Amino acid sequence: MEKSAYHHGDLRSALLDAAEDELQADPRCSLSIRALASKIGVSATAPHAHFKTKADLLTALAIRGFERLRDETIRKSAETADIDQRFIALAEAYLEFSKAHPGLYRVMFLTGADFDAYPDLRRASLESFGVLQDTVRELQLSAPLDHAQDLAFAAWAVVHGIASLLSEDRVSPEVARSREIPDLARIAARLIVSQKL
Amino acid sequence: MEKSAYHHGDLRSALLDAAEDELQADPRCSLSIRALASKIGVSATAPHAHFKTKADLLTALAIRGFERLRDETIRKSAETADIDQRFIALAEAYLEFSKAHPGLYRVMFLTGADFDAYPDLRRASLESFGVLQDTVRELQLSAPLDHAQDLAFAAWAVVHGIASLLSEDRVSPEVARSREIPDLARIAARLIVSQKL
DNA sequence: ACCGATAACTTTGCAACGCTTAGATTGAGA
DNA sequence: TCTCAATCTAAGCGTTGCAAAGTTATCGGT
Repeated sequence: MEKSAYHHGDLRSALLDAAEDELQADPRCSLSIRALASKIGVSATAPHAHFKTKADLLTALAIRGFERLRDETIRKSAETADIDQRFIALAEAYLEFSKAHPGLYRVMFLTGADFDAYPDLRRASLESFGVLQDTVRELQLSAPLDHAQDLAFAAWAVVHGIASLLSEDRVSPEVARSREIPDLARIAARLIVSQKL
Repeated sequence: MEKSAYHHGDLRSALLDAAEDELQADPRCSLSIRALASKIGVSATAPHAHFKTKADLLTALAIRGFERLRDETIRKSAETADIDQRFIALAEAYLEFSKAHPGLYRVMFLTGADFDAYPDLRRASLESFGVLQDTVRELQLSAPLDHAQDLAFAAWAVVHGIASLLSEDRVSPEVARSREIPDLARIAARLIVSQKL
């Protein structure tokens, strides 16, 4: 990878990694291209060869996040065969992701990036939603299809809502106290699964 | 109010108003203190007499938003006596607010402001949540209290989740298509209200 | 009515930022 | 080997948030 002192070799990945490190250290930090470059050891303007604008970098980071979220939800929900349990596992994976990577989660949903301007971002986002959608559809095989779509959207909304409010510490201490992820996932699941009948 | 050419008179309010205008024109815009000052007609650093940092200004703006959200949800839900309808009205008001003021809504939930650093912001936020909480508690009088709290949180999460995903255009066109606010509010309400039994 | 204290505002200036341009360095393919 | 495109550096522009020092108006006490 390290091809010379002049050419970094894989600056693009290094930038995304460094950005993720910084977000992990301070989830609310406003990433600075210059700071990332300095940390890596290249000049301040080197990143622009790989990302034309800062929005491009943030978008690439968000895409990475969505792909990881998709993979982790798939992996977690594949561990069990029972469809109800699989939905709960999905919710757990989503909540765990938002808790483990609050900075990245912020970038994924708060970049302000226009989906129309970044079709790849839209695709990555919809793919991670698709995992949830498929599971809910399976939960809901007997119901009319449009209702299933409503329910999939509602399921996403409730899980995303919980994750957002919690990861930003936006709830009162009494609500957040003693709320472990499995409990929260069960709260979400109870709303959705009870709709099966 | 206009006491002289030198002293603006009510620069603090003028800044918040100008910021809101800018957010209304471009919900994703990154507000600039200097731009606001220039628009109002004062020097670039005049705002610092009223807001020590930009975060202070954004926080004041967010507090304003939470107070308006609280007032509007109260007003809307007071229009009917039926408790189920009142919850639906609440959800509608929340969704309408996020749709009508997407920029302000962004600031309210994405400023990255630390609640610990801004207790007034926490208070304003919890007050607007309190409206929802009270209504759900009423919906839920017969159930054990802790379950009611879970449900109130779930209700907030689902409404907030829907509002966030929609106001940022984060859903596929097929999901978002022909989704009017009353429909969305009913989707949310169906999840919560059915839990009464 | 005067007059200091104080708040509000201007001017000046600094450091950091995103981004552009021009030029240097390198490695890969013809 | 030569060429060229990709990658990086260097220099610089405009904007930003913010601090410091000075100016102006307002207000409360005498």
